Amino acid sequence: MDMPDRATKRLDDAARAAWLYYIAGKTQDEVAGILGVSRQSAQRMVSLAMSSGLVKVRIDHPIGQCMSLAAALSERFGLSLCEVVPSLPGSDASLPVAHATADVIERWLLRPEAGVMGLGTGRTLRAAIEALPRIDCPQHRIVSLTGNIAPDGSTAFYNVLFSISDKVTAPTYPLPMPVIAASAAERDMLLTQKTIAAARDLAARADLAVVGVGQMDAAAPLLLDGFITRAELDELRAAGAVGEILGWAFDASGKVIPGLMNDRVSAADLWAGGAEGRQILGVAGGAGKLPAIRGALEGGLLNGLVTDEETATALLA
Amino acid sequence: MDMPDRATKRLDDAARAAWLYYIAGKTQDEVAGILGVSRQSAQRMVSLAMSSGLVKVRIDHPIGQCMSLAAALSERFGLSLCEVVPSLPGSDASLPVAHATADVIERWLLRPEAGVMGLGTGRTLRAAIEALPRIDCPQHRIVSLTGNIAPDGSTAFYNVLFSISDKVTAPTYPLPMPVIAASAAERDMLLTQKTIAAARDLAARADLAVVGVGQMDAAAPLLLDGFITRAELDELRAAGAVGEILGWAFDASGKVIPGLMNDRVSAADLWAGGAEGRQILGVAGGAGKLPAIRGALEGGLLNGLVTDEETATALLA
DNA sequence: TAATTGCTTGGGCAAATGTTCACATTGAGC
DNA sequence: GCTCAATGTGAACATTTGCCCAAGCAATTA
Repeated sequence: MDMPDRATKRLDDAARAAWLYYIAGKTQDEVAGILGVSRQSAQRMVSLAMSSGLVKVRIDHPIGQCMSLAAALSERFGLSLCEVVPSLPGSDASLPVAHATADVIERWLLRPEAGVMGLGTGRTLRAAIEALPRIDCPQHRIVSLTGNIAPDGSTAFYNVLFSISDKVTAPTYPLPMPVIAASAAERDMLLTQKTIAAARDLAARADLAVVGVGQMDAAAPLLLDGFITRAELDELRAAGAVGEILGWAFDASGKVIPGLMNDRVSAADLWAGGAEGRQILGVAGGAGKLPAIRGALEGGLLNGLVTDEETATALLA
Repeated sequence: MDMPDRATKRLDDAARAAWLYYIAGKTQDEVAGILGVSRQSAQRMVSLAMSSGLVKVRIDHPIGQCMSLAAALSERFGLSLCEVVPSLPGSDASLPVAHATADVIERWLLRPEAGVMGLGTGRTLRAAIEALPRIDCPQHRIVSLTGNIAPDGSTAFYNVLFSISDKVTAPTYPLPMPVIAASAAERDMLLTQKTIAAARDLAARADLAVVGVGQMDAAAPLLLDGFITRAELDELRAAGAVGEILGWAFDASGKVIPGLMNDRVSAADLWAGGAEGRQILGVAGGAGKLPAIRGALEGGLLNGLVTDEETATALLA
């Protein structure tokens, strides 16, 4: 006659109680009745089963996996906000990422407390704004974090602020200058202009900054859109640049690279006064942006991220 | 810009809420805060996720599987009590089954309301009693449901009642006659004896009957213990017998076979007056007893079962 | 053998959860 | 353009659950 040790017996009972409670959907009172113990004991058993890790809960839905990844990313990189969207295999990640970003922005805009939201530029961000519904939120102010004029004078992919001003009632404050000025001198001159200086001041006080993350390879947005030349790009890469946020180029450890293009950046330095209380939300997905995103996260340039499942997995690998 | 349909969107939100609630362990209030909705809405989302089957809970413990099987058996065969114990691969199932039976008996004996428990015979039952702790339960009466004397006059595996009388303070009422009488006439004569008649009357009023299930093959307990001859066994099998309970032989559909050995059975007919309110608990495990157990369940001879995982799985196959 | 220590038990209470109901909002159809 | 139905929302209430505390019980030690 084997004598099962007490601990095992306790776990058995706990598993039994947990089964009745979680699987059979009994109430703890019923479990207690069935097992012939008091309700409190039943509660203790269920609790024990739970804390012993006997009870496994999983969400059988793509979003479940995503939220696990989001939690892991938050933990790993100290993010206070992280959204991971399911990546539809074989399809561009930027669309779902844009949708998720729109959701985040929408939730923020619906908050009753007045705040300042800063927006960067880029295709994904543009798509996110496109997906935004009309919202009445005059309590907020929306400011462009960076110049929103392309070198050729168009606003092609950079008129994020004009797009959002059609959707929401919040006042918007554009920064009518290029993302990257032709020269450091030109930038400094532009910054003395009143409207630009005011917008930059407002940008520096943004509570939520939504920014894209640009890569530094052949598909670099800054190159494609003509802000920098191929030679300048190569120079930056030689200096270790792996990505850029608002035009600020940074290396693999997330350090902003001194000199070069960074002397011509129009954007305010979001990290200057300490980013405490400010949500800097990166929005990016796709294998090409992986080194850039990783660098930004490693360097703490972002404390929030919206990305896709695939990229999230890769970031954690 | 793909337009995800509303139903999908709702499920996504529900999954998200469920994730926060079940995996992240947030309270529904917190979930509501995070998702920017009211607590009630969060509750509805979690509820939706649950009822949509998005949330899967499993108990990571052998007992979990067992209880699933027990529930299935209860459903399939209309059992009001069913216990399935983990079968340790390669080891005899009767020991864990005996332990589980002891637990059931113990729980019953600890009930404050007075009752009558009837006991059958057999090795498993004997082992169960052996595993029973000492219990003070004078409010109950314990009666032998069947004769507890072997043909050779010994009580070898059949003195279940004597064993339990050493363990508990409840009065016990043996049935001092063979399980199977030598002849129908002998049985009828014995039944006229006062003590035997009294015990049979009590047995007929048992609230809980704990009985073994015997197989009808070469390993039949009745054969091994000399109650019937090989020829009689073959005769019974020819008549369709697949098993026996308390000596009553029954066929694959659970019908008690008329005539033959059944004319000499000492046990009271538990099913005579309708088994309403009476718990008839079968105790058996092992591949050899499978046809017998299945027959008993199919015919409704049992409304309770203690068995092992392997047997339970086979019964449901 | 008696006292002590540690664990378990059940009662009571506060928080969390589930349910119901009345109302608002949205969208379809006339 | 209006009405009506269907669905979603929040408030109030009922139930269930989690937790703390005092008492009981068993094992251990002096």
